[in-house]
Amino acid sequence: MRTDSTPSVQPASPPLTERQEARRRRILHASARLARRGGFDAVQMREVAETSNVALGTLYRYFPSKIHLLVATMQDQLQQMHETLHKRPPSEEGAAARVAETLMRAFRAMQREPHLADAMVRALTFADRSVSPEVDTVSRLTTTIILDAMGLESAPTPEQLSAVRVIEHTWHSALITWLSGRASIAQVKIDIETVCRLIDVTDPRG
Amino acid sequence: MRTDSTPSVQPASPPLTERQEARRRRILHASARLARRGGFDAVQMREVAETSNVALGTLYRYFPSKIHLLVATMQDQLQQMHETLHKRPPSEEGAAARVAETLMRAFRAMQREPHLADAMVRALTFADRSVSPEVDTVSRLTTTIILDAMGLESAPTPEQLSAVRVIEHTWHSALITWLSGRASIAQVKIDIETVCRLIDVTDPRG
DNA sequence: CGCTAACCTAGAACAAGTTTCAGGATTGAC
DNA sequence: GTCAATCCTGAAACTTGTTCTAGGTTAGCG
Repeated sequence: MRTDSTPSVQPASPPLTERQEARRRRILHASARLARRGGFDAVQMREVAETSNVALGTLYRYFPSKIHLLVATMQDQLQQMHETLHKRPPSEEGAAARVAETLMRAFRAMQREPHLADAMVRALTFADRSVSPEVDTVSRLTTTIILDAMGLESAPTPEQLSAVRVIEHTWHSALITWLSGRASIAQVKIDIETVCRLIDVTDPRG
Repeated sequence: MRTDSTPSVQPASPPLTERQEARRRRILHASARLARRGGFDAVQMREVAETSNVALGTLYRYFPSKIHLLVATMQDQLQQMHETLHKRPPSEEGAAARVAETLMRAFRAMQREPHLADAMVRALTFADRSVSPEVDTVSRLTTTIILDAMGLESAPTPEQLSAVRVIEHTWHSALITWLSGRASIAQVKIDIETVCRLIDVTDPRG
């Protein structure tokens, strides 16, 4: 597992020219804009293509499916969140509290744009094997964010990594129940706090 | 929340005639059969309709979308699992161990039919608000199974219910990572065991 | 029995994701 | 500057979930 704090997201396939990079940005921007408006269903490939001034075929050359596109959109947004967190790290006492606070911040960001959250999270959990590399990148980014929040002094133990994985599981699934209206904001908060207890349980000093 | 141990799954809308009940069964059977063969994508509405000798329109009258159909299929399968578990309850010492064992049994069942698992779990997590009641039924069934495994002497505390919710989150999300090939069987096992520790942490006697 | 409402069937039609193709534009190598 | 390879465009076609329509069937009821 990579542990750099600010990894370059794309594993560097053939480098893109400037115009290509610009196209890619336009597409991601259009995707996020449509998602913000109406969630997963509102991100329609034809419309993304038109909005970003790109032919449909080209859109599919850049992102081989709607799911790929939305997962890439999520990468993008996560990256931004990661940078924000670097500027204002959580200041609570105790690793568990810091992780909980970090996730709650992310959760509040999602509450501000529930439709965008819907599109990204649905894509993430619906992704099949063909999107594994991209989903994995998102997962690594999330892991990095959580580990950062823990502020470990040394490398995480396998136990701690397990705890982090479980926290990620809970995070994703709790988001889904919230997005589909089956859990309240308060309940998500409780779930996050509950699972964060695992951090103390697995603390090697405990 | 309902806590009956063997609830009638359908909240009893207008009762179905015998032929209608038979149609419903045929549909669910066809759905499971196709799912077993090729997972989510292999469950095609036209084919389900043909296989179960029902017109496409009728299929949609019984299950208003593919997601509804697959979630109902999951209800069906879970119900069977619940009955099996009643016959051979887990015998481990300690609530956490029993819950872990129960989930591992379910996991092994899924390993036997990974395609079916794929179809059901993908549907479950992709479901939007329009499927909330049905998804909730599945969720309640799962909760019941876990609480049964815990073998509590008295009613669960709110804390314990939180722990159970987190376990469910982990369960679903871990399944997804396994189904999409991003986690090994061993890793899912570890995640389940890790999250089950929360049961001990939240035990009021602890 | 005969009526009526609800239900079922076959099939067309529609929507959105994905694929394909012919031709024009860009780019990198020489 | 020219050429070949690659990329991009516009548009049509294909796939599968979903909706709609017109007509036949069934179930309950007087």
